[in-house]
Parts: sequence; structure tokens; C-alpha cells
Amino acid sequence: MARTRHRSLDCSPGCAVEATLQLIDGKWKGVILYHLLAEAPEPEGALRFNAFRRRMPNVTQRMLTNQLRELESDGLVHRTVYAEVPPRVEYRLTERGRSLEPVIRALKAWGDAHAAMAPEVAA
Amino acid sequence: MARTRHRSLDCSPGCAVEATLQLIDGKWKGVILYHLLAEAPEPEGALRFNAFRRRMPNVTQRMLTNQLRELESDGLVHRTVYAEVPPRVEYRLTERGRSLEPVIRALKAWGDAHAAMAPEVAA
DNA sequence: CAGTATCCTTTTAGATACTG
DNA sequence: CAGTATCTAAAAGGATACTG
Repeated sequence: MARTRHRSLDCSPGCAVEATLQLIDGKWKGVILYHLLAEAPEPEGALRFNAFRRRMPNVTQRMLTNQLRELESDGLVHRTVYAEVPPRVEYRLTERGRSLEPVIRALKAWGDAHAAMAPEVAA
Repeated sequence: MARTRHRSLDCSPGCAVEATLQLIDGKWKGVILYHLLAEAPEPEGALRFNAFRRRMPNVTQRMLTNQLRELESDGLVHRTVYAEVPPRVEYRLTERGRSLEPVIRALKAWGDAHAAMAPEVAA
């Protein structure tokens, strides 16, 4: 259980910026949150493990599990296990997770507006 | 010059979210941008290398240089070198960099509002 | 003042195979 | 279906010493 995570923040007022970033950084966390916010059916809807995999074709099982667990331990996502066969596990945003919506929206908006990656491509 | 950077994005619409994140992730980039946005004297103001170091007591010279160079090569920050002795180098936001303001603001606002780090601490 | 250069440790992520 | 377990590679970050 080498769950270190969250390198100590040692900034001063910009601290809050880094603190928020630490929660959503990780190769797949942004997309996971985005899908939960934007695509989970009906408000407060959930997505299942394989639903994520379909939306993120290149994530490995290991990484998806990792990222979901970290989001869970940061209190952003809730994991519900149904004792059925075959097993069913649902992920949904917590209140805290849903409160990140403006942040995710801002990230998405900027990415869309700036065609990302390449400065030269900017209209 | 192993300037790899920017792991290939393979999400689908959440892609824009990841793309934006890639530009501001890196242990010190958020704070650097924050300081340039919030504290650089007068609009379009600049900060010098050691001005950053004063604001971020725990950054090493190596990391500060790295992060600034990456921000530069992503077109977010401009670096001006004055041919003087002792040398003077100023960093300021580009247009593109300044356009990240809503994003940084959102990150800051969330961090401030949620006391960061600990879910339990949330009022 | 504003960096470089080296070396080294930690963290992150990917591949692959297996399971209740 | 929803994961574990193991092993490995690569990237990020830190410590320390030196310089135009």
C-alpha cells in the first residue's frame, strides 16, 4: 500500500491552484470526470467499469482501476458494488465531485477554443 | 534533448480536457501561471527568475528552469533576455497564456472553496 | 543573476497474464 | 464483469555542484 499521493504543497497563495490540480491530474482523471459529468445518463447517473473502457479505448484495466480508486479516495467519485453474478459496479460523482464541474468546463472550453497542443494551430 | 512531452491523447470528447491539463500539469506550472496572472506588477507585467524563487521557496533552480521552458515552448509564457551584466531575464504571459486566466481562476476558486486535500475537512 | 550539468530516486504508466 | 498481480520502462522530480 504505497499510497503516497499528493506531493506536499509548498506554494503560497497559488497553493489552491496546485491543490485542485493534484486531484484531477493523472492521465485519465480528467476524462473520467468529464464522462461522468457529461455523459452519465440522467442527473446523478452512473457509469460502469466497462462503460468507461468503451469511452476510453486506450486505458488499461490497471490504470482505469487506479485512477478510479484515487478519485474515490479523494472523495470525488463514489463506488457502488452490487452483490450479483455477474458482478456490477457503478461509479458516480459525489457532491464534491460534482462541484468540480466549473473547473472541468473551463478546461474543456479552453481546450476546444485553442485547438490544444499546437500554438501554431491557434486560429 | 529528450523533449518528449505530451503523451498522446486518446480520449474522445473529453480530449479537450486532457489537452488543457497537459499544459498546466507539472509540479510548478500552476503556481507559475498563477503568479504571473495575479502578482505580476501592472497589466502585462513580468517576473524575473529570482522573483519566482522568492514566491516558491521550495522549487529548485533546475525545476524552475524546466517548467518555465516548457511553458515557453507551449506558447504560454514569453522569455525576454536583456544583454546586461548582471543578466536580467523577464518572463511574461503571452496572449495564449493570458487566455488561461478563467481556467486558473476556476482551479483557484475550487481550491479555496474546498480547503483542498482533505474531503473530511470540507465544511 | 540566471542559469547548466550530473547523478540519482520516486512516480507513473504500460504490457501481459490470471481470477472470484 | 470487474477486477489483481507482476514485471518493466519511461518520465518526473530532487540534490548538489558549478558557471558565463
